[in-house]
Amino acid sequence: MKYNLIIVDDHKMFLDGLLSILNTESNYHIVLTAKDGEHIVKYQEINPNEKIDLVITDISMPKVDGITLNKILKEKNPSIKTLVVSMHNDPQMIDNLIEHDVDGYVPKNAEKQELLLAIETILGGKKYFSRDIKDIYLENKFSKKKENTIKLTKREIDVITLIAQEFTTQEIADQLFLSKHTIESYRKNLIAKLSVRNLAGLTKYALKMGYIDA
Amino acid sequence: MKYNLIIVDDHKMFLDGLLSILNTESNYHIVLTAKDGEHIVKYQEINPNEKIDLVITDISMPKVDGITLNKILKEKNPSIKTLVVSMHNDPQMIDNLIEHDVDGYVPKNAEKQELLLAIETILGGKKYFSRDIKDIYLENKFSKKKENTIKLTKREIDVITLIAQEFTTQEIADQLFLSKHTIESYRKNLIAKLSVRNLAGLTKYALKMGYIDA
DNA sequence: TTCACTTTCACTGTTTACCGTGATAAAAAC
DNA sequence: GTTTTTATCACGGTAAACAGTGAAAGTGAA
Repeated sequence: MKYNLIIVDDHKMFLDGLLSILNTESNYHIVLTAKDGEHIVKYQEINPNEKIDLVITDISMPKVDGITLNKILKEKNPSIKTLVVSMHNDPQMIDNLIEHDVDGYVPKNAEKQELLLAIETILGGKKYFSRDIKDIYLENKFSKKKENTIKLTKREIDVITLIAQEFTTQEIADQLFLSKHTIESYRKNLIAKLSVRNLAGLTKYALKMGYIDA
Repeated sequence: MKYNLIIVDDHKMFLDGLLSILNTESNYHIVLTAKDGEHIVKYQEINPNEKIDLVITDISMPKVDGITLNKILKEKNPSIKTLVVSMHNDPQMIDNLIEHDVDGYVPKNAEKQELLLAIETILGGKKYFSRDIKDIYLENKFSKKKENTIKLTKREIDVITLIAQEFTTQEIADQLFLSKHTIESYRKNLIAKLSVRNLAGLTKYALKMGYIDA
């Protein structure tokens, strides 16, 4: 009995590479490949009963990113496993992966053997995270306790993002259909929470966190 | 007669992918693959007379990056062609590639067909740059003329730097031993000159220009 | 089902930023 | 040697940001 796999990656060449690696393995059947997560979500909607064992996916993709894809797929079919393959290895992303209950992670510079091992491990019901990733994760957990207890809520992120885009309080209120007073509250809280003094500080924070582009 | 190719990429999986794509093409012979540029440079030193037609390389790699590799290889043997394959597409990098006389560029999300076309074109003696890249390059050249004529004076830079550091007008005036009115003038001129709306815009500009650290 | 957090809103001040308009002396460019 | 740019300062008005305080409804987890 073959396992059914789906591969998602917006880098076509990489996709071709994965395909040719997996095609040499006789017990894997590639059901579908796509260049973004949206295709996969639609495919699942159309074929709800098709057995899918594993989705191999990149993280940064247009439309539906890897983590969102993982979430959507598992909501509808919790037996689907997901293996993330990416070249990024920043601690926050890894944190994010683990929080979202991804089944495994292999960096893009891994050997072919490691990829196959990861797939086998995950299909066997276990999780697979490459050694490097575990190290980064742990190191981060220890150093994070001190600095980064600051967590912004969704709304706060909405507001700080718009502030950093040079909108005034009134304009932000209009865009979010909220009272001007509400936005002023948020700005005030953000300034206190982030220990900054004014718009300049908020803007720098938004940039640092990647809420806006340079 | 086969063409001799070398492939360099620190992402092993991607390397495997390229290999499997090129192995189906009978007229290309993969002489060597490596995960960084250093290997290739050493190989050339040891085998100076081996005919190499094309080096396919990533840009960001450990030890010797793609652009440096291109330079070193062509110094010793100008007939070697180089094709860069990367997922980055920021204007500065493209500028860099063209200045360093790379023979072609294909993004990593390109189709297999485009890769093969690029290889054929380059081996035929021409250069190949993917359409997207040309667009980005041109757009950058045009937009730069307008933006980059903006030159801030020393004093203006002093002021915008302090603004981005979250100081108020009065504080900046004190630090620079100037009148509060003077600083207000500068802020006003900066906002007009840089076509921004407020402190947030000034802060982003200061960051972009490297006047302050993130 | 509490309890904490989030989201939303309101009022009242004070301070600062933003805008227009303009002036003067010195330095730099033409 | 005149013109342009730079650096400096001034005033008055409006709009916005900043600060303190408080409060109510909804979410969600312990």
